[in-house]
Amino acid sequence: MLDMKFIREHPEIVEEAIESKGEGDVDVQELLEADAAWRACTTELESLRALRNETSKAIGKRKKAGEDADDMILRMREVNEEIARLEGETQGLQSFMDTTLALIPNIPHPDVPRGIDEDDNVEVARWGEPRVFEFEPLAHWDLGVNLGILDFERASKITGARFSILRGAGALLERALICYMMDLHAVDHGYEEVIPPYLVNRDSMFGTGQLPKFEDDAFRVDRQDYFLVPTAEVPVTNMYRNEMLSATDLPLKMVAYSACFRAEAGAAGRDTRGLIRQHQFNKVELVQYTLPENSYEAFEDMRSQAEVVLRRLQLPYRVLSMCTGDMGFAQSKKYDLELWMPSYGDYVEISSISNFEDFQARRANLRFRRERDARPEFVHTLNASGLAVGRTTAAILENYQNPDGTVSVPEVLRPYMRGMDLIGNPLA
RNA sequence: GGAGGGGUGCCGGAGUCUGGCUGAACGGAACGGUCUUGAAAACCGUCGAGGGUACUGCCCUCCGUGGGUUCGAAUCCCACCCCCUCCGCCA
Repeated sequence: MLDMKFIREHPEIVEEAIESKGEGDVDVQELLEADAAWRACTTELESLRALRNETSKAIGKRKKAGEDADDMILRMREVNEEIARLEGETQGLQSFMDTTLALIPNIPHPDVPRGIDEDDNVEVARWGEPRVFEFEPLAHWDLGVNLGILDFERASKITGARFSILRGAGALLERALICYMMDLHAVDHGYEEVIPPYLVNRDSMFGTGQLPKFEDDAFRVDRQDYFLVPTAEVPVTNMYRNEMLSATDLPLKMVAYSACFRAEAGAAGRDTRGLIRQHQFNKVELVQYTLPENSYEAFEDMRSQAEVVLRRLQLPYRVLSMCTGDMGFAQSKKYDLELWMPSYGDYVEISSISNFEDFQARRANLRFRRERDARPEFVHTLNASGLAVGRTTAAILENYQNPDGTVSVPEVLRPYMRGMDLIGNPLA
């Protein structure tokens, strides 16, 4: 959410942002008119309320003195009619403004490449070389099924399409990745470890920007109006909603594991095989709250912290700077990390690193004070996948496969897998 | 799921029966000052947020949330949410 004052003073910047992000359905001029009308209305309303307050006190005094106050009461009844009328008008304008404000996207950082869609994203780094296979490599969905560690058929029986069962060494690998990532970020990178609720309320979904625009992408629990979290970003960024932090609390760094649930209403038909696009997947997520002046430094830190995971797993990847049209509603700047997936013959998104500046903080009312008497300011919030676990599992299966259909276990994961170095060991 | 109790400012806690002078007593914490070689103690003072504006001022709103009654509500009425205790159930 943007600050109404900012919009009032810089409507052209806001219009430019809406345009560059392809969110063409918001009329800034109309909003400005509503804002002006709201302020006029409010001023009038408040002066009438002041009159009523003052008169009511006078009435109290008269009554106490045993005097008659019927004339004043009668007059206030008339004033109240006018107040009610103005209140209705003010509320109407207010709710129009709230609705409109909630649909205005964040303003892209000046460094962000301008563009329409994913073709305009800019590659800013690349690490590792895609492996050249001396045999015909299998896709992870074939490999995993052959090894008996992935079971899609039974998952669709017990739930439905786009769910999967990990079993045996597959489940162990997934769990090892979660533990490895959590340890790395908690111990080496200084994040507090968190396991949040997987169901959140509507206010939380609004706070991080999933609502109102993207309600169709989430799973909702009918009886409570709760949502299954699409990412741990939602519960963790909302942890300090409506709270006042002090500057010494910042930066606040949390690494959270959660299962993630996405309906992906618009994605039917894409990536239908394997683990790439599931309704439920595991993710380790980094979240930071920072001082406004430090958020871009933290942003780069988080990018490199996510990269470390891929490097230690020896998985080739590249880094994209997302263009304005592809970066999302709430972000100011965003990188995507994509790792090499042999079955796709291409790079596949494994992490996205986002700086929201104060956009989420304003929605969720996340504030801090620099000094005891200083006025409250909004923190900056950031997050990064560190990483999406299911896709990492898929990439390990594919990139570490051997000609005999077994899969070597990356060095760093072996301690987390009871020393296992090969999945599907023919001797076992 | 059943039965009670409760949600007030940074914290604790009055006020709610008997609506007005209560944006809120009192205590604590914190901050500034006096005193002191320094500190403690004592004393004095400050001490919520958001918004409007004719803005070194004035005004409005907020006592869990949303409605209602009234000239006027923290206080009365209705609905909902959350927390605590006991019982039941349960990993």
